[in-house]
Amino acid sequence: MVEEVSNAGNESRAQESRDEILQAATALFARRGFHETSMAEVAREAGVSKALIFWHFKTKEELFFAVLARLLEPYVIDFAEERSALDEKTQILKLIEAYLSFVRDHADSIRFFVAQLLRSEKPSPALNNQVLALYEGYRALLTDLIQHAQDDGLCSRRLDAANTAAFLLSTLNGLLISYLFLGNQALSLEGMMGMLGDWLFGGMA
Amino acid sequence: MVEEVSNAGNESRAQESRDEILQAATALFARRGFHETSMAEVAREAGVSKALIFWHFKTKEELFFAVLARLLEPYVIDFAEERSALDEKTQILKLIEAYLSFVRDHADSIRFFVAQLLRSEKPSPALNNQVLALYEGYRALLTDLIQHAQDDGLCSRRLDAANTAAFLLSTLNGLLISYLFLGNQALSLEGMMGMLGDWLFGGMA
DNA sequence: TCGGTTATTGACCGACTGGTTAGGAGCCCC
DNA sequence: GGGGCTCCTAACCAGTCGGTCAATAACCGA
Repeated sequence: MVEEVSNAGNESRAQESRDEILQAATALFARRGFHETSMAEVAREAGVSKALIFWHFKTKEELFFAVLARLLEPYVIDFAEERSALDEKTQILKLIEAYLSFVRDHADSIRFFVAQLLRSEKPSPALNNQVLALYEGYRALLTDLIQHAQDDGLCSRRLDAANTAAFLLSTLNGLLISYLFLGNQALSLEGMMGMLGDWLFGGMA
Repeated sequence: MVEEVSNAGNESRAQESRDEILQAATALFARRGFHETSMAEVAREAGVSKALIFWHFKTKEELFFAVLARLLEPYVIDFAEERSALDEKTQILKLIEAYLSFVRDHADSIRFFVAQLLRSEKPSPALNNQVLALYEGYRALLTDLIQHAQDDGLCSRRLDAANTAAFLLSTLNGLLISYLFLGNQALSLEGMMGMLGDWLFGGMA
């Protein structure tokens, strides 16, 4: 009902132009922001007419949310699949590492996305709920992992698993925005990651 | 520290109107965002003519940065004065607490401020440097406090003071934006603060 | 009282923007 | 070959907004 990516090899012409518009809009929004980017610019960048954009997306806002939704995609993981044969400690560390390298690789898009999410107005409830659901997924996964790690004696029992998971996520978000502000020379993601691991598993293993 | 509604002494008429404009703009920007707020609205809200705003501020952007700078003010503390007779552990905890209650009290303004700071374009170098300087100030203060706490055996030596300070600040930022997203019912600032303290001073005292 | 600087305004304008519309290719099925 | 979709466009429109300007009120020193 939403995305027919499956139309491999023979994407309908419309789908193609839609993608190009989305791509152009993503780049321009990220570079210049929502309001500073006019539909005419998006059209030019995408190599189509302005009216075509309005054929694909009823309003500028609709385009905006389509862009945001697209930006969100890479975050989505199959939580079930994530359960591997590795021990929990390693899984957690890998998760953290994956998050941080994702941050490093997509800093600009993320910066834009977070900024938009933080806006007082705008962020549609739908998108917000999507983000919340994602957050909850990660939190549940982490809670579970931490609990198992504790059961296996890999991690101190002193910490409450659920709270620890929330705290860990919050900390990762902190690293994210600190990184967005300061860049890597002022704030070493690796170093911070080390501290995180130390905190979680310190004195163990 | 800033508000002084009570026209203390003899603020020039211009200063008065300037303040009212700034106040109106701050509220509107925070509520509706920069682009959604027109100068006419600001003028109406402030009870002055639009032209007067342009007499005070050459452009809308100038008004914008004035608002941002004002928003930053409460963050600024006298770092020297902060050194009290309290032991370092207490000082650190108080600092954390102060930060978090500040977050709670000014969530809307902070949300707006952070969102603006995160924008790809715009954030003037001047403002950015101000923020960076502030960050450095806090970091230096914390580093120092942690070091002393370690010397006094209040805090584990396992942690490097400078890194710990950076990490602590980053974590606080994480709590900040997590709070902005989730609100207090999903994320207890107090609980998180407890975990922070536990991490810093766990096993001690 | 006067003259000049400071503070303030209503009226105006040009530029631009989101969105519309009427129409025209290309294509498929009958 | 013609009706009827999908896809796409140039031209246009209505409204808004940042910014200007000429005029003027309020204040202040002389």
